[in-house]
Amino acid sequence: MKRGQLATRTGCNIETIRYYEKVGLLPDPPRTEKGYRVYEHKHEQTLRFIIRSRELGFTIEQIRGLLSLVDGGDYTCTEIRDQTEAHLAAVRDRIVDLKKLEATLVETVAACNGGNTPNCPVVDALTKEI
Amino acid sequence: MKRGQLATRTGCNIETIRYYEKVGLLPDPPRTEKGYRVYEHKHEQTLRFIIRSRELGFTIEQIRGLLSLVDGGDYTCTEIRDQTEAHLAAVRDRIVDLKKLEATLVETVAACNGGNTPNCPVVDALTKEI
DNA sequence: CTTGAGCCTGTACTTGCTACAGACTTTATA
DNA sequence: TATAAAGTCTGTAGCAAGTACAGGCTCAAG
Repeated sequence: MKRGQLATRTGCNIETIRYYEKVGLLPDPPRTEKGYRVYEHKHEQTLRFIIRSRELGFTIEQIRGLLSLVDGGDYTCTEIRDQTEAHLAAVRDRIVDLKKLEATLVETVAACNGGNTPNCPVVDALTKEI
Repeated sequence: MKRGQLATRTGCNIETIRYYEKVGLLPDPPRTEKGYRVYEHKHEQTLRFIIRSRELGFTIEQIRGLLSLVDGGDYTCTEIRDQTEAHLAAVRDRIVDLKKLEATLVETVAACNGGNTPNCPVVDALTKEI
């Protein structure tokens, strides 16, 4: 299968496949005589793993770690779970941050009288420190 | 006041000040004979506005919009509030996304037996589509 | 046999900064 | 006053994580 087909099958942008190869997530595929990349089922599996991990918010570096564990074949369930849990904690932190931000924005908007005057408490709020 | 002092007073990275000037958020300050930037109180106010807006998650482009309204002097409370509300909606969307992600990660981790075997449901989950 | 689609490479662009290098100026210390 | 240290100047390169070309080949269909 060539690059375009792999892109279609996985829903991945065709250029992104090349990018994942460049940064070492996706192994260099064999080539035809004329230099065309030829992908096997294994590549598709790995690419799906990468795409899914990205959707779950893992960084490229984290995925590199996960892949080396998995591809090494000697990973343990505990190792993978630990990394996933660490990531879960990071996601939860981010949610907490965003909720604080949400509260601040709600407060800011609530302070607005909604009039047509150039006297806006939102602007005032923006110039204040936290 | 010179750039370093403005950085210290606002807590902004010194290079970031130059960056905000480059992208047109912070007006070009007057210079000394030898070319050193000289900032007035107005610059500090604007910089604080930018910093605060960034903390609230506004993009550079959005801040450019807010500043042009504010600096134009003819903004209305409604205009500013509308933009802030739009941003609030975006923040809420992001929270919803992250919560979905959190649920998926919790589910994934829960599927793990925590053993020392190389048989990991997390890895399986990662290769599946959504 | 020609046309268009697909693939190849390298490079530039994005966002929001941050971090240098190398030259210059200002300030503090001996 | 001389010199050292700290500050500032410019331009440029780097980060994540892709995306989007340009210009050249190659492959398949009509």
